[in-house]
Amino acid sequence: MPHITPLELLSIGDLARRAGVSVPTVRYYEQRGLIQSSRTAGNKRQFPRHTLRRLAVVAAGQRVGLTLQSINDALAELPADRAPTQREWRHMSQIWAVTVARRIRQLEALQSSLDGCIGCGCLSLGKCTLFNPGDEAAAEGPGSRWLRRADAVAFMP
Amino acid sequence: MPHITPLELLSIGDLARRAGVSVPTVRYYEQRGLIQSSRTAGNKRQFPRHTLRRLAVVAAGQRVGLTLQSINDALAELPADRAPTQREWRHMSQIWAVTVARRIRQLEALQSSLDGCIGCGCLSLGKCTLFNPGDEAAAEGPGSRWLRRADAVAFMP
DNA sequence: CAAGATGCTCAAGCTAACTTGAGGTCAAGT
DNA sequence: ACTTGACCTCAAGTTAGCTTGAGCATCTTG
Repeated sequence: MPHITPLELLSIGDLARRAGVSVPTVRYYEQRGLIQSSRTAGNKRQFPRHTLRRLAVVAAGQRVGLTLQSINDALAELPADRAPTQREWRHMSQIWAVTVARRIRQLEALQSSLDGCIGCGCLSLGKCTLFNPGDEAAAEGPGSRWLRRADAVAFMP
Repeated sequence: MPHITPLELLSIGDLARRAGVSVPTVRYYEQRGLIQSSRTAGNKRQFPRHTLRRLAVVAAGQRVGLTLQSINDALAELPADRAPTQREWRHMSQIWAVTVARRIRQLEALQSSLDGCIGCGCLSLGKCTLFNPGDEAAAEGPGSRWLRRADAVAFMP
């Protein structure tokens, strides 16, 4: 079904299918600047094959918990028109790894709070670490607390 | 500043301040059914002191990455009018701990993918585990992939 | 007793990340 | 020629989790 064009260009439908996202999502990502396309004579989008990698990076970033904005910032450091060099790629992976590591530490702290609470029956407030994380600043913007936190952490190690 | 009433009732302002959320947020949570209040003669909300714990649980749930809906489900198992027993509390903590543990495992898998990619220079797609998580189903609903996933996982261990 | 702080309700707005719909175009097959 | 399936654009709708604003009531304090 996916046409193999001589120039390695993919239609939006094929790209979406192979990347596991919907067609409107692909258009949305393009509009957001995450990916780019050329057009056929008939005004249809054509995507270079390595767009698949960019979309995979987007999906990975989302699994990390990053916003599209942050992912875009990361992708901006990768070339839009060719495959990244190993050096470029390593740079990005390392930053993301740091973000993931940080998030894991947060969750581990939360988990030991929960474990502590299970055993201690500390229902009194005031002693319980779950109830007094200490690192939770009061005033932040709108949206999910979790996402805000994950986002704030990204790309500023 | 926080008035100590004989009946241990808090005004919305005091509650918000002590819980570290905004006043409209408290009203929003009440509207969502996460907390409850009585009213004074002058129609002002009065919250029992243990509402602080419920709000702390909400904050903890958000750090886990749960939606208010899921948190609400969890809170529904705790009594609205009194402090939870140790048994009730343990039940909830254990379920949440499972959720957190699962999420940590997911992030660890992602991290080892990233680590692998850093070293291997596998920019080819097709071999890289980062690009082929395998556990990432294609079609889901709207919203953040991450949140959807975290939510789907909650309370169905 | 007047003023400022605090609270109330209801409605509308906001961001993220998409989806859905309306109305029109293009290219291939019969 | 004509239909069908894949595309196109643009606008509006959706969900979550709040925030902001308007207009009015109620307290506490000097």
